[in-house]
Amino acid sequence: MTGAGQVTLRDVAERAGVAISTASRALANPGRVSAATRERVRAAADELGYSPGGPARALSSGRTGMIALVVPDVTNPFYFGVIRGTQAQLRDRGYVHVLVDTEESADVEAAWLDRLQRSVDGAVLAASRLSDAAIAARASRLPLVTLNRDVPGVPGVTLDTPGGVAHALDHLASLGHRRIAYAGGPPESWSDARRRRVARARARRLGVELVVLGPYAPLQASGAAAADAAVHAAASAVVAFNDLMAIGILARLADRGLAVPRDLSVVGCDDVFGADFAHPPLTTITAPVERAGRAATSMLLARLDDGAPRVTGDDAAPRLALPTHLTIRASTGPAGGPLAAGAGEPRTPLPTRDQPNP
Amino acid sequence: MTGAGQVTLRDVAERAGVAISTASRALANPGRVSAATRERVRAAADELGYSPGGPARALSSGRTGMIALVVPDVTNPFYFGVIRGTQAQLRDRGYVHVLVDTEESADVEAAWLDRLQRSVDGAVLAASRLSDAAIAARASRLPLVTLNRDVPGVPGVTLDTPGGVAHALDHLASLGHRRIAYAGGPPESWSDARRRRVARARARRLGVELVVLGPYAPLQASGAAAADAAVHAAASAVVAFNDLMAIGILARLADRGLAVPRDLSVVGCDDVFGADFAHPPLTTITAPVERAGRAATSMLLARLDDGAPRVTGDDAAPRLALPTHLTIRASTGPAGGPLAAGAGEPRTPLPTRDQPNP
DNA sequence: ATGAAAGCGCTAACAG
DNA sequence: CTGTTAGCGCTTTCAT
Repeated sequence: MTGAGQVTLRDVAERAGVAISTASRALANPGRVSAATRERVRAAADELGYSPGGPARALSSGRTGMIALVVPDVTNPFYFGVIRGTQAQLRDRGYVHVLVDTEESADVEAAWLDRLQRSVDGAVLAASRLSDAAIAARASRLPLVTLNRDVPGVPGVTLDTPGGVAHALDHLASLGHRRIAYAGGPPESWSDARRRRVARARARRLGVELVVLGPYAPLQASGAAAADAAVHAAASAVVAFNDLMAIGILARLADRGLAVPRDLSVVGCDDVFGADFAHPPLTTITAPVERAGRAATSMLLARLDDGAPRVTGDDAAPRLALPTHLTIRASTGPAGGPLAAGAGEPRTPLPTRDQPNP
Repeated sequence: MTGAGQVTLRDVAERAGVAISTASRALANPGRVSAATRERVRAAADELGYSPGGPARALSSGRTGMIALVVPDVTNPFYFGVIRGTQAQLRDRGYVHVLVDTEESADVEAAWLDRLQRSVDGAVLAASRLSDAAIAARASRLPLVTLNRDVPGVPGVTLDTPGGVAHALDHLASLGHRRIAYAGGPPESWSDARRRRVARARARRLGVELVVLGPYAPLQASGAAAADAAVHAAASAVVAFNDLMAIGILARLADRGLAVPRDLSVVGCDDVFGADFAHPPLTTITAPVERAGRAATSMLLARLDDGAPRVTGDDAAPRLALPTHLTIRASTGPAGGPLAAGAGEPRTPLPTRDQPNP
């Protein structure tokens, strides 16, 4: 018997000798009952070990006290930063945190959003794979805030990683690199498209060649292919879509007996856990991921408090762009001479590990 | 207007020209209505974009379709694995995943458990900081499964990291180490107590000295203090409570100009993300963390299906112990000679970073 | 096979 | 300040 023994407001009211509604008030709006009743009810609740039931409360009040965080892949360290930031904010504000992994699939994402629509008060969509239209449509039913994605009419916060990519190219150019590779992420990624665009523009302005590689899955395992492609393209430096790939590139190069940064300079994006103690330590674009999670969450909660004027496309939806910065570590250095022919034969087959803990 | 425009079963029923109860059945028990009505209702639901409301369903059915995962610190990579495993399992089974971070506090943990008690169908408690009694009490109200914690009468899954620690000591002893340090984790940690106990026993049996250091917070930042303590204790090897600390130890030793494993061998626990590409790669006790998360979750879901006979302490609560193994990488090697006096002066002040993304 | 009706536990107007 | 009265949206008997 699951429901048995569950203490309800009714029990508390009975024990305190008041009406249910009074008990409700005593607990929720302590200011609207006499001090005496308040105490009596509180005592009764304590003695009975009463704890309000979420669903019932949600049903009658319309507020569930839950917020969903939707990410493409909980496995990716980047999203862990987002999870942390969101979790911290929600915890402090007394909200329950619902975590959804969409497995990088737009359909799965849409399905969950629809399913949760009436079960949560709002959602933070991190790096959504959905189309603008699909997001906008859902935003008209559920308060939404996007993270690293701009959709007209929908509030969101973005990390200025493209700006960081531009700086990375400046940095590399100043080190004498004339042929630089960009190892791209998933084709559906809005962020990747932005970075690629900026990289192209900056390279042109700097007068250096840019070779676009990929697309690759944003995983460590993709690093091997990216590294090989970069070497084959005769680039002297490579900027990867994210640190995971960059770390994979580092591993592959080491395996091929190529030295970083002597033979190839490597730059990552995000500065996730591990970037600083990789070997060599990774030059990367440090992004305030956790802060972004916090910001997106408070934006969402603020909306809710305002009575959630969520629909629409006319008024300017709040939008926040967080700055990033280039963190230079040992994986970047002066451009070296051309590689000796035949150098860098792989010593072992491609690594297959794409998860930290198999 | 939040509730406006929300499609309810009532709307669907109306459009399909049937009673609400019929619509409900058509959607939930397709077998108990005529094929005709079934289709009519389905069509209506589709056209209206109907999606059942969680709270209402929960209120009347008693099942919320949500499971909570309670962890001490979402920031710790170890729990990343747990989160992944849990998430994967819940997603596949159609459950909503609620994530709770207790900030390593027993009080916070208890409070959330009480609060969620009526809002979720069950919970997985990872590395709970609660007392056995507190856990047992809550388990009598909410189906619970523990992870890395044994409580009489409560089902759980544990990782045999202590066994791994014993193997690590064997390994170190075989390399000639005679004085080994164990850098302990949080005092409230059940896991740490187990590991310490096993380490002591094994050291005695092997005839080597064991120096217990700590307790330390299970963070990378604690590595510096642990490294200094190990060096001061004249140990030639150190086993850390987790990889985070071990990685911190590596960093501190590098900073002091000490070589690993020449001057000190280092062993971690868990084999989290980053252990393999740390410098040098970390010898560690590989634990199937993600699998543990999955196992705990399916154990919980199995209980729920059985009608959750949860209370009790008499019958044997299911318990699963997952094996671990020692993964030897470059951070361990033969015991070297005693350190030269005056060696290893720190070159920079203590590192302060304890989070990947500041 | 379908409809009517009774709640699930709580909040939110209304009266007093 | 407190009690009464309606529901919130859905599932579930119970009749029909």
